[in-house]
Amino acid sequence: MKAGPDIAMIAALVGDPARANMLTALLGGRALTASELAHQAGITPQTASSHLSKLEVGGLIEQEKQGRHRYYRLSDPDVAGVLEGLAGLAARAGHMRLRTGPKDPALRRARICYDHLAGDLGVQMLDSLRKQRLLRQTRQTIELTAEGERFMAKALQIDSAALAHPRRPLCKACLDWSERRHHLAGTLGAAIMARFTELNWAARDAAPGSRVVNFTRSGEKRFAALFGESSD
Amino acid sequence: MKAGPDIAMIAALVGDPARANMLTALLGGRALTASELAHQAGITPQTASSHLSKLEVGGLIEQEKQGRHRYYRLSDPDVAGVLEGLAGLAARAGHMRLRTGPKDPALRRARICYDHLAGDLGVQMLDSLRKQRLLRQTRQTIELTAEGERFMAKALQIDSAALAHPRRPLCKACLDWSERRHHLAGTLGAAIMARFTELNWAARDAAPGSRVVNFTRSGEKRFAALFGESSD
DNA sequence: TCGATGCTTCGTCTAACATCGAACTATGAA
DNA sequence: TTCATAGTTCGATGTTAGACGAAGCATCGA
Repeated sequence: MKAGPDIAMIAALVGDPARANMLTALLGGRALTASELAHQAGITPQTASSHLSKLEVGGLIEQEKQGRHRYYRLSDPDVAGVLEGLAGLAARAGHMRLRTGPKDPALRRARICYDHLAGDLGVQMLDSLRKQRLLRQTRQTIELTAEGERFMAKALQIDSAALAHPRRPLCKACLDWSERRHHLAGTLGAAIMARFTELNWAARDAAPGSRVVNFTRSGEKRFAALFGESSD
Repeated sequence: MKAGPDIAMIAALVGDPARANMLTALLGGRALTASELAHQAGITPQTASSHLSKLEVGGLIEQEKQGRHRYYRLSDPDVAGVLEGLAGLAARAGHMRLRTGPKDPALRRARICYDHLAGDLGVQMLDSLRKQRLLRQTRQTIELTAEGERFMAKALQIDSAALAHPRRPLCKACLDWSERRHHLAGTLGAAIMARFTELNWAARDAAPGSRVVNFTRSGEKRFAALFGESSD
């Protein structure tokens, strides 16, 4: 009677709080060790080991052995997309995690969403790019304008033509759970975030599993000069 | 420490097989009664009632009272999108439901994906539209060409300009779990499917919860004339 | 070779939750 | 009113799977 993919199996994998915590940590885009993930999820290593093997046979994560460490990462950007989608549904329904800590405001201001910038600043950047007509957005489908290509090359030394990828779009709208609006994903979004890091405008929070992005003082100024309210 | 949306809660809702069955049935886009959903999931009405209330407080489905019936539907196209995403992940990992029935081949050939055409024919249509240069697809972002607009108006009497929607894109690539390739979603995909039905080219299978789409003999011919292999 | 560290496997315990029978409410038909 | 149908609530039951302690491999450094 019932045919088709077993979505319950995959959803059940994500449905356990401990596993969801680990997956959320991996949404940071970094590969993390089993111990780090156990710590993130607040469980013992042996419990984490069990969870990780389940996630792996489920195809959600991949493993890479390196010495006596085992590094885990999300197996695919598609996985990240589904996780963000779930986060969007949860945020809309108002089901937020209860214990929001001191990092929460920082997380809302700027954070990594897999490999690109999210949070208040991420949304602000996409808004600004649109208002400056550097991007053309026709509801979820986004294109870089000719002017936008020049801007990327000049202001950020990003060769957008070189960012073509067989599986990922150049620009993509990604729903932001904290702002409930879109920010910029895709290879361009990732390249911009990488450039911010290279230029020392911003850095990932040191704590493993943290998705907070801290802007330096000068980085914040330069960001504002390019994407600030004034240029809206 | 951990902030953000509670994705585990939402995923756990989908993670129960009975609830996943109901949600999959609702992916058909029709509103179904509690009894029908119970039957679909193979559980008793009282169990279904419990599940349905959980899905409702979780924001995944909505309820509409009509006499002594209660009709349930997915609360949002976004929910459908996440469910399809989960199906994609499950299909890729090879986790298919075991008991595949006689309907399975029909389901793979043509089925409803929320409100648009999926399966072999759905993928074939998107391929053909692309090869005829009626759509321009730059990886996941799809646009209708000027020629495509004329085609829609002439061949299917669809005014694509009238399909603009504040929340949904006109064209969207949706991953097809049976073909593991994309088919056409978005308001245009929905409008085309609706037109197929109006023209009696195809009809939804009568059984409640079924997602099978049956093409009529003449409908199949006309579909092939527009999107068939020959026109590739 | 030895110990320390990272991770896994095994066994057991426990708590959560899906399930159903029975009883109750609400709507519609006669 | 009375009966039938649709659906819910309650309580009892049973299974599942998540948790950790203890022990076992594997890898690194000395």
